[in-house]
Amino acid sequence: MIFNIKDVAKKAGVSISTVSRVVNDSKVVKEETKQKVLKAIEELGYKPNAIARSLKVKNTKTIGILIPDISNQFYPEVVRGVEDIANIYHYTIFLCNTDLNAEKEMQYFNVLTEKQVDGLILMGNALSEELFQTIKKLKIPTVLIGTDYEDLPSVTIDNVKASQEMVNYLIKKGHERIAMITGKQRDPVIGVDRFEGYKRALKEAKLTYNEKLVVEGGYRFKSGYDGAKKLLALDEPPSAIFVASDEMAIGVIRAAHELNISMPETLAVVGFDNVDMSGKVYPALTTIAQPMYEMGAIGMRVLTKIINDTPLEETKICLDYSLIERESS
Amino acid sequence: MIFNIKDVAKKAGVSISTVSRVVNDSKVVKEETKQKVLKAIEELGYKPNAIARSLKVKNTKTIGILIPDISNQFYPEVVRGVEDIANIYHYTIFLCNTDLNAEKEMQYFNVLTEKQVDGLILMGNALSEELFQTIKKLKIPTVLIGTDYEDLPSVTIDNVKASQEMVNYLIKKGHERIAMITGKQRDPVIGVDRFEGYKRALKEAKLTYNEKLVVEGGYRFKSGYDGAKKLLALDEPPSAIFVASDEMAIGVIRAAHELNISMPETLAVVGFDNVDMSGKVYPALTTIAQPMYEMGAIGMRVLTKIINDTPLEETKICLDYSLIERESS
DNA sequence: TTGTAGGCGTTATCAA
DNA sequence: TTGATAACGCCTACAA
Repeated sequence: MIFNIKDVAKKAGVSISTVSRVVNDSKVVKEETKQKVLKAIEELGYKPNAIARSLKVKNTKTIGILIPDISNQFYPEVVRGVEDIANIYHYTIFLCNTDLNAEKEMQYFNVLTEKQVDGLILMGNALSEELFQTIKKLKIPTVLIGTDYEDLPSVTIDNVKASQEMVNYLIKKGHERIAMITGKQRDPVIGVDRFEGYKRALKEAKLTYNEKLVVEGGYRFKSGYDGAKKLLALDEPPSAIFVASDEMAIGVIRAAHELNISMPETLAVVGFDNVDMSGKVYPALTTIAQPMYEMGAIGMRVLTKIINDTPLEETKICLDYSLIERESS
Repeated sequence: MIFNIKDVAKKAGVSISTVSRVVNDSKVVKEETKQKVLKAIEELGYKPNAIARSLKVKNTKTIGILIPDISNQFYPEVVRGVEDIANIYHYTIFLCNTDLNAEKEMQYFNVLTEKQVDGLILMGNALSEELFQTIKKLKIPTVLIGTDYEDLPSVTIDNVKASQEMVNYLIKKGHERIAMITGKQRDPVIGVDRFEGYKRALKEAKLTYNEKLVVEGGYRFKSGYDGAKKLLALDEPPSAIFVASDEMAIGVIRAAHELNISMPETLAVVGFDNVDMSGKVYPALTTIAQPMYEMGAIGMRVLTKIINDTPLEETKICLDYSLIERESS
């Protein structure tokens, strides 16, 4: 049996409003009646219906998070960050996997929006113009994590600069034949920004850019593995590979192991992200640490501010990254 | 501006009931009026309010999933499984991290329940008696994944049998000093069942159980790493280690690498779970494959059945596992 | 300090 | 085929 506020009111011999008051603990209700009501609530095992409440108060205390794929290494950590903060502010989160598919993304957006989420967190890079326009029109509080688009609030790191720094590090170590395995070209972050950093570093160091040393990967292990096999089969193989994501970099390490190439002696490999596994593989991976958990946590914090109309000092947040030197370089 | 059904009705010059009918595409409405309404909906950009709808129809098309920690390797894959199926059946999922903390679990349960989720998926092993009782009392559709408890529907694998098989495999390979790194003793699955399988295998093979060869881990990398260091420092170190989870096993591999112990020649290490990383590390890990995605998918499918009062052929589903032999053994 | 009543946006029953 | 209207469970003026 499931009871509602009316049942409680009857049982306690008071009006509905009084029950509502004690549930939302308003200060006005007399201690004595409060106790009566509490007792009735206890006895009936009454739980307020948040749906009914939401209909009235026009917020649901829920937010939606759209990510490409939770089973991809990078996301769980940031989702954890947003969930922890969400929890603190009493939000609960809807999780949706979009697979970087604009259609699926739009469809999820519609569902979430009909379910009246108070806000949205978007990750990945399939942010279509259609979705963007709809967000603007509906004015639904939104923050982007890990990407950036137009004037939407976002929390990111400077991918170009970080990549440049990483390649610089390699150069300082004496490497001259530095290869890169990039993300997909249409990917603004992994495919474009990180590649851009690579080119800039070479340029600054006056090393000539050699397109044979660049292979387009994706973001998964397999493409790193394949890319490495290709690179390592070159007549003049690279002495270092900068890989646009850790997951791919772990594929590179795997390939090098198979070819019996010692790391870092004859091949240095460095990644990007600082995914949990990167410190656990052998050799542990040198990488750029994206503060994933913090990105999630800060993103969520920003979102609560937007939801509550708290003015933001800055709408585009760029977090610090750091180069973590481990064994692979 | 956000419009409701009334606005649409006015704009289309019909009653709200008619609008409701076309939204839920009832067959009775005349094609002509339907078009009028559709046009109004289009022009206003009307989106039905699912909250209001839920209040009336008494279901929310949302389910909650309680897991220990999404940033732990094991869960994302199964969450993905449930989400995919949930999506097919038009459910959206609330994700909650309980950290194996009964209090947090209970608190999330209450929130989800107040938000009127149609069902619940529970993972991890902190299912407290209190939670169990509440689930029973409220009769909220629930399925357990990866664990089992009383008469609640569940989808699992036979952990005892799988572990036994794994240790047997080691024995057949000629190992006699087989160590184990278990989960926490209070963990019914990783700590108890998998340990039980280990003991049974030894017994059947008439190998004497040596408590020095057993160390209690947790479920994380670090405890595997530490456990291995301890085991490998023994006067007579084991020739094989059965590790109760892949994440810990990867820690063992790491430790062995550091000690310059070659795998599988002087040390075989085998894990349990077949987490994504297990095939990517070097040497690739021999392990028991839990069908994680399927466990999620099937669990969700069962849940939809329970929600719709479809009778279930079986309430305790035990899935097949398989031993994947790779390089580490 | 408490109660009455209207309304949140839908759906569904019943007439028309 | 359509339209009034009463719920759904709660919150919140406003009145008492």
